[in-house]
Amino acid sequence: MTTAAEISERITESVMAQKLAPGARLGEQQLALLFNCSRTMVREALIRLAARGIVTVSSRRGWYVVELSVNDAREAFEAREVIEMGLIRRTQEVSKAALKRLKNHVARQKAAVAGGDVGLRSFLLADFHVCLAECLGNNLLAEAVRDMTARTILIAMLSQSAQEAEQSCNEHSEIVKALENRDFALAEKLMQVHLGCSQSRLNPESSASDPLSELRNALSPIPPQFDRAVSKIG
Amino acid sequence: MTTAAEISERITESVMAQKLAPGARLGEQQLALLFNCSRTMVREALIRLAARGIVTVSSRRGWYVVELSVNDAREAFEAREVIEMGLIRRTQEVSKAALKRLKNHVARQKAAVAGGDVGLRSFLLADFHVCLAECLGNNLLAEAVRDMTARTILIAMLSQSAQEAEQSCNEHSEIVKALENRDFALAEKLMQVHLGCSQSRLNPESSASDPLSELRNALSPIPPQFDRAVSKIG
DNA sequence: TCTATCAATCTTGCATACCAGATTTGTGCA
DNA sequence: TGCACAAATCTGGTATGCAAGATTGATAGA
Repeated sequence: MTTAAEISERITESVMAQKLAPGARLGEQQLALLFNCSRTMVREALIRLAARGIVTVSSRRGWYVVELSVNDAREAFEAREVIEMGLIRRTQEVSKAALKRLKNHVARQKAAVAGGDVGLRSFLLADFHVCLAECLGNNLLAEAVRDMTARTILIAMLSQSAQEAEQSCNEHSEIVKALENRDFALAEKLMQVHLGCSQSRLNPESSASDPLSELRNALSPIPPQFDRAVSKIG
Repeated sequence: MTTAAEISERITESVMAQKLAPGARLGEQQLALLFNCSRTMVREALIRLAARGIVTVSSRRGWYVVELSVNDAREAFEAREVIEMGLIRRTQEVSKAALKRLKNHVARQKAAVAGGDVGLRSFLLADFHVCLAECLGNNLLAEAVRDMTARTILIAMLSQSAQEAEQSCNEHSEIVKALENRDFALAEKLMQVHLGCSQSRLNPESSASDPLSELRNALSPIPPQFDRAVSKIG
């Protein structure tokens, strides 16, 4: 058996690891089977996630990972900027223990980027922001950051290349360094740039407004050179 | 019958109207009877509210309106400062329609303060902050503000006198004026002072750390002069 | 009289059963 | 062949029932 808390945590983590795409179906019966529990538990988990803006339910059709509109995406990025920059701005010191924890986290990120586990990499790069909020002393805002970070990840067409991931990781490292040097103004500026980078990669014509985008993408014609390469394999 | 959304909304509103005190019991059966629905609906509403940090459940004992620790209170106030000041800070203009809505809201607050309905007054003074976040263009943060405002209201010993309510209302009015004059720096400063005022009224020895505080308070010895006055009445 | 133990009761935890809307599939008619 | 209609199926919506922990009150023994 699995508890509702575990189920919702697993789903959240999968979203942060980009293992669950926007629009992914989350059938109650399927999840109940998967987690070896009753639909009641699954429903409880999904209701919680809905309250946090991670999933939505379409009456008598099913539960789905949220698909954000362009405006939703803007709000999510703005929310993260407000919270994360605001938290840094009002920081006056960061404890030794917190700095150690942050450095440790960045090290794990580096390892994941080098290791090549895309899911773990995505999760850690997102989780860093939650960790930072906790280290800056506000668990309430850390929870808010978790939800909003999950939402920004759920914006279509935002998957990171290995190169981009490495840059993200470096930027995290720079932020921690600035905090260590008590240069909070720099840390705030670095965070702004860091968040701005993700946001700027946003495609205004993202999938949310186009219900066919997934199919369209999957069935798009294959460029000739790839076509031939595939033929060779087959 | 009543839906889960309606039930959770009613409870949230009651908290914001200070009609539900921290620690108030919310029995599933009682609520089901009150709202003329099944326990299932009540549970769904309570699960949502728990995810938003408004209520907690103690296993097989019952659901209760949250009682915040001193640290929780600090985090809630900090969170509101970060979000509400941050939102104002990054504002570049406020639409005519938004200004109209804000002025209208302040007018309703004034009426409630004059009218003497303490519940409505408390609700509107809190709801103004949600309304402001919406008017500044971020519904996601507006929802966060709603939850965090509810939490700050749930800090024991923070009930407003009529005089304090009037001052709050005036401060809201000043903030709207500053926004109208496009003096966003002033608006941000005013918001900081406004939020700081509530926070400064915080009693560090509040109830959350002392499970007996409610009883202690209720059963505290009556000063002689009041004692005699009561005797006269009786 | 005080205390310890047990039973009755209250309350949530969880699963299941059944209902109704949405979707898909199959069929017959034009 | 294409379309419309109907039946079957799938999915969540809701209520209910029973299990089990927590609390309270009663009772008996020291």
